[in-house]
Amino acid sequence: MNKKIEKKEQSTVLPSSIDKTDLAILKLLQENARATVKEIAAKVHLSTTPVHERIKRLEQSGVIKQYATLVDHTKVKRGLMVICYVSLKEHSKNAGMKFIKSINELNEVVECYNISGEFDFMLKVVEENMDSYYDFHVNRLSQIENMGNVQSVFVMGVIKQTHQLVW
Amino acid sequence: MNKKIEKKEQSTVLPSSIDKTDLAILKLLQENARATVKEIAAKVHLSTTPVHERIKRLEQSGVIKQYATLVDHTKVKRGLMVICYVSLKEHSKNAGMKFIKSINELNEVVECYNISGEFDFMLKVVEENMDSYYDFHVNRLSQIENMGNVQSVFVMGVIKQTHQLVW
DNA sequence: CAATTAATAGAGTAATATTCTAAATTAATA
DNA sequence: TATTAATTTAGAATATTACTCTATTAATTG
Repeated sequence: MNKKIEKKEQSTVLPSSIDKTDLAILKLLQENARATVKEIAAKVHLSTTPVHERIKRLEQSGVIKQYATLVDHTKVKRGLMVICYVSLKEHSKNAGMKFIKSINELNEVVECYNISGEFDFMLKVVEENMDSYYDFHVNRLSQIENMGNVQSVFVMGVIKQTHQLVW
Repeated sequence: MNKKIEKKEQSTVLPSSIDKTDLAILKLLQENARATVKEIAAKVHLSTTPVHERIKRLEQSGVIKQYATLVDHTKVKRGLMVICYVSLKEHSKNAGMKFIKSINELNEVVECYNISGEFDFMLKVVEENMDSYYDFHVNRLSQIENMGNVQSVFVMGVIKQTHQLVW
């Protein structure tokens, strides 16, 4: 009586609700958020209705987080990218919350992660040039309450930059 | 006779072709690549025609690089993010090119930058969990020809993640 | 101040998204 | 294995949007 419960085929390794067709749709949408349902339907060999429904389901279930437009950094004066490591002086929950709030108010900080290792956070900062970065560093980042050490690593070249989580 | 050449109003600090209206449109599109021309037009107080034309111009001039769909990492089994520092053994142009080629073949590596400092490159790697990351590290990343030191920094939490270059 | 250029509004057409109904496929049950 | 139920899909119909064209307005220049 040790019969295994048979999962319905679908994709052997993926979260119940996301099947291979969904992944194929996601793959296409990742590359082009403005692909038409018609185009996608043709590529996944379905009619528009099921594709339309699947996309709506992916939106509502939160698999699709956002349809974003990606802008050329240099063409909007954000050609300088800096990776910034920071440690806090005090690590209480409250102090951390305050820091997070401050970071979210800085538009130049496009990413911020809590990390393992010597520093507490890693930031990705975009600026126009060294002058504006210096200004940001000295007059805004370092002015944040509870800020400890700050270490900057400059990005000299972009080798790869994608948002493909599904392939 | 020292009269300054009067730039036509527009925006005082931005590349000739991008004016404030363009920026307002970009701002909206950044947040939602699927916003309709009608919606955008209403928000920037114009009719659909000029908005449509401006968007097309932004696409063709390369200011808009891509309409991307952003997917929830955890929902597609990419819940682990690792920042990875690597140095090469040999730094000749040819060795560098080969390395870049290898990196581009690794789907798990979603970003790669040439950086200043002790290491040569910084990678952002997305994996399902520690097991799969270990496999990636040992069997794929470290197997790349000319690979020197590799140092992993684990992302314990996402504080901020945006693609807003215009605000 | 006239002439030229660029940008915009509004209307019309083409294409797409969305909805609805019915058919077909798949799964579950007796 | 037949039968029922549930799910998925296709195809048609409608609503919405994108895109194009023409005329008007505003701005710029000599």
